Amino acid sequence: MNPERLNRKEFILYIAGELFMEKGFQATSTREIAEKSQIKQPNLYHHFKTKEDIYVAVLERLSLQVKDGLETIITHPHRDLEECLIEILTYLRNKHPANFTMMSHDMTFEISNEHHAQLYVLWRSAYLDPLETLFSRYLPQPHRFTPAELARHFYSVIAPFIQKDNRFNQEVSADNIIHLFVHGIL
Amino acid sequence: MNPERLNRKEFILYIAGELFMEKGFQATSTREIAEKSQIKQPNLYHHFKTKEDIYVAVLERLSLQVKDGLETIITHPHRDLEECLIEILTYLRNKHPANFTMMSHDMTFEISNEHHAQLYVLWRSAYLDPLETLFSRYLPQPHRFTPAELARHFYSVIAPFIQKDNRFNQEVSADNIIHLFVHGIL
DNA sequence: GTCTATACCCAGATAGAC
DNA sequence: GTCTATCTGGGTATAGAC
Repeated sequence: MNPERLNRKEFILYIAGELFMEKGFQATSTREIAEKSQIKQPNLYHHFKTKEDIYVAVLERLSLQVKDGLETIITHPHRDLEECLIEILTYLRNKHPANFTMMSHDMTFEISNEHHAQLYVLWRSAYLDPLETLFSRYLPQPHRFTPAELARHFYSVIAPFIQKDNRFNQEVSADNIIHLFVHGIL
Repeated sequence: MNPERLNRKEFILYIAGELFMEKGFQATSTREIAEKSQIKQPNLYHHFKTKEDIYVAVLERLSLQVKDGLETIITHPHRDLEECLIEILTYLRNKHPANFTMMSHDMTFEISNEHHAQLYVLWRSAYLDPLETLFSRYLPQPHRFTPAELARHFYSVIAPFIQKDNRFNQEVSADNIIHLFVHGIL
């Protein structure tokens, strides 16, 4: 538990996070994580039990940041729901390290069942809960959909616009995207 | 080119299609495709040059079916846009073999660049073009979004409701999903 | 066209010295 | 805590007989 070890471990997590978010879980090898962290590959296994454990630790860090970011936004006063959603989307586009679709694919398909529950708790508390709170506050009850359903729908809609490499969608303005979400296509 | 060979090849494609759509490209091994096709693994390479070639051939078949299905639907007369979209969604939920999100992840991240252009042509003609036609027909011009953007957006919205294993979204009715798409969350 | 045998590669993980 | 050396296992693909 000495600070030396914490720093090294933190550094590995930082590097691994960049790689996982950019290339996905499978395509990121422990050798590459090690190399970029300036250690030898077997040394990773002194700090983490498995590659999946590294991934989970990365998402733990990321979740804390996102949870904090979103909660700060929804705590601030806004004119209306739409304005608040625009701010959330802008925050995620700027600060979120990568590729929503990649991340959720990895969490769903590349990670073993043993870690699913754990990852789901992170995802829920950082991404879903803040949006649910927001929808409960602004939307009338009863509503055709639950706040939870709307929160998931929100991420379906914005996900393509957060992929860094998506040549089609990147230039669409946050205002337009949120308009689509709130008012539909008409 | 004798019929014997065509049949065997068709059978392999059918099996491979089921596996690729259920488990994804990476998680499907050539060994498993071969085993389920009741041949030995190296024999696949008599019929196809690489594993990716099998995948592309599978998507070619699938695209033809989907293109046909969607074009039939949009050719029939409908009361309005919403009714037509409900029919499209219902068709895809019933007939589409799997997991939209998996499929688009694989096409984007698991397939080499050499095949991307080819896959994109398939995707465009089978999935996007029919929707674009529909939107151009029903929506006023000019519009906040192009028909092409709306077509892509449509698949973002419906994708989670086509995943067979998604315990949250599966029970939501097609009417409600399309309502969300057309009118937004209010 | 199908087989057996196997090459080849790259991954994650472990053993054990220092 | 970090290293070198290595194990183990899986994957795609090829060679060559039948």
